[in-house]
Amino acid sequence: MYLEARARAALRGALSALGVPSPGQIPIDRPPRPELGDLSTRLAYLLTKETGAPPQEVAQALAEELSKHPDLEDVRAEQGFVNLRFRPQALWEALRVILRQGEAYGRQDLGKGRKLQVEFVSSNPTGPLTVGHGRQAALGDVLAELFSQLGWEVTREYYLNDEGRQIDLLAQSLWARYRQALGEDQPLPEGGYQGDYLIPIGEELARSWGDRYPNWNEEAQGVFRKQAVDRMMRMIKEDLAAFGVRFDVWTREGDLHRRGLVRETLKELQRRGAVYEKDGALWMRSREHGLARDPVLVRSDGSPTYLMVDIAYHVDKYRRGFVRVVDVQGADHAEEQKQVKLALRILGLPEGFLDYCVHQFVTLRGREGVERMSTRAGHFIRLGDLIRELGRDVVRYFMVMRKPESHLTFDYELAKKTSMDNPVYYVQYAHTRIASIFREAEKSGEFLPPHASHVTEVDLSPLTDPAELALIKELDRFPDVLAQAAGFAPHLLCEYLEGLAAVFHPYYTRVRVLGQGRATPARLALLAGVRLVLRRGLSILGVSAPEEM
RNA sequence: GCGCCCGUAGCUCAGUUAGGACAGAGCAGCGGUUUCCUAAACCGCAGGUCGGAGGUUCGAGUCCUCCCGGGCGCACCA
Repeated sequence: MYLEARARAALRGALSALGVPSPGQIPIDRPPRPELGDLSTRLAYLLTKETGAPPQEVAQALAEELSKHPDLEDVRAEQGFVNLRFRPQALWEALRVILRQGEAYGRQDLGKGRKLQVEFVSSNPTGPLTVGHGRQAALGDVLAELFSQLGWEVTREYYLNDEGRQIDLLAQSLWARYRQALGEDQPLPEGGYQGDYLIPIGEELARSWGDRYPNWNEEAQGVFRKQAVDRMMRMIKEDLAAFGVRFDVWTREGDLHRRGLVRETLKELQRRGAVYEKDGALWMRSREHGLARDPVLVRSDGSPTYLMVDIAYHVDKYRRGFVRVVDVQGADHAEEQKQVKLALRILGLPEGFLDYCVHQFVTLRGREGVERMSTRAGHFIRLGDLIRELGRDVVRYFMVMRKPESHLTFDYELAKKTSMDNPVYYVQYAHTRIASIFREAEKSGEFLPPHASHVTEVDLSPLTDPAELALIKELDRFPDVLAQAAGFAPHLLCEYLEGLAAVFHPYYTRVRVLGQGRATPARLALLAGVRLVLRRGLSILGVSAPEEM
């Protein structure tokens, strides 16, 4: 970030010296091979119109002008590109800037303290969380943390559907398990929830209630609905806690109805002419806005559909003062998302208020169990089991290490490994190795005080090894990586951390830090920077940065 | 049938948002390395007509069209 800013400033200076107007954006890239330079720009290609000269010629002129800059050495024009290399002094300064910021390094103010909500998981309380929910939980939590790092005031929210048909089915399924526990041959309802997880709850209810609810009637329905939802939510919350995910707000569908929000939102849609009646139901005019079909908002029995409630829920989010809302959802909701967005547009909410982070599904490979999951059929692998088997760190990391819109193959065998083949250990082990060096440094009296004021005073000029300079350049990228990762791409943070570790590990094996005279404090300062970024990055992923392994 | 997403090395994936320099990583494969801060490591080699065919462009993995393969959706379910 520091280095790119320096390069941009240098380029603007060179342009004005040449009498060429600066374009609004100055593109900075990384050359394909490090020997070409630290950074590069294809500026000359963009200026062909203004200058009327061939790119290589413009690049040549720029390069000549830039070589006068004190931060730069060896500026070259190659095939129309301008390749820049920084003097070590500039890199040392970059490291100093990082160390001075300490724990704040990477934080930005893009959000300017505005309110942003991330809604995720929002799993219906009809069963335990599955592996699929795990991806959503990790994605949402990491995105929320990223936005928070970028200066947004973030609310993590879980929407739970505690009404409707599926809950009735669940309640009746639980009732059947309860009757079974009493020795009755009560079958599960048609299309009911077959999973084993209701059996122990049914047994427990049988013990405490005895024969109090012999028949499935209105009273039993009310009691078992509440019981079932409470129990399922307890299970879900336990698994989320084990996964290190906390929510600030839980919104229940029932609350939205009670507050009259659904009715009010429907009226507003009607007022704006977006609704028509057919076959006793109310439909939204979506086709005339280019969507594939008109969805039902209110069924002929008068009950609102999930979509209707969802629209009202988002209006509520807007009223609650969120400037931006991000919903993390599976790919199967794509159609629904278009409908909600359209409704919000009709209702006059600002464009871009709502964004969906859509993710594809997870396939678990290398573990006994079913691949295709269905909560209703009782075919699934519990997220909680996976966390117990592999640990929170590994599961969280694996769930966000691929871009959301790609199908995720969760490699169980790899996840189980405690060698550096496992990317999580690879990154964590880099942190551990640095921690170990600092422990040794403390013993031998070469300890560098952790206070920024002291680290920043260290003479960094012994840092001349290419690997050392490469490490600084990597550290410098961290804030940009965070900003990019917040664009629904947390996998970029994983990739970055693995890359940083991949520069560090060989360096560690080759170069000794302790007992090297004046090189020692300089190297410790560098490692303090690496440790800082590793710790910060892992913490944003919700993964621990161990001192020892 | 229609819509959305994906198709890059044997495997798992980056790179596609803003088109640029001989296409990258990890694992698996092959071959090396151990006085010294944890070898739970490090170094090297090999491996690809970027699903296919057209097109736009000085330049396409990246943009457009068509086709093939996989996933998801197309409910008065959520």
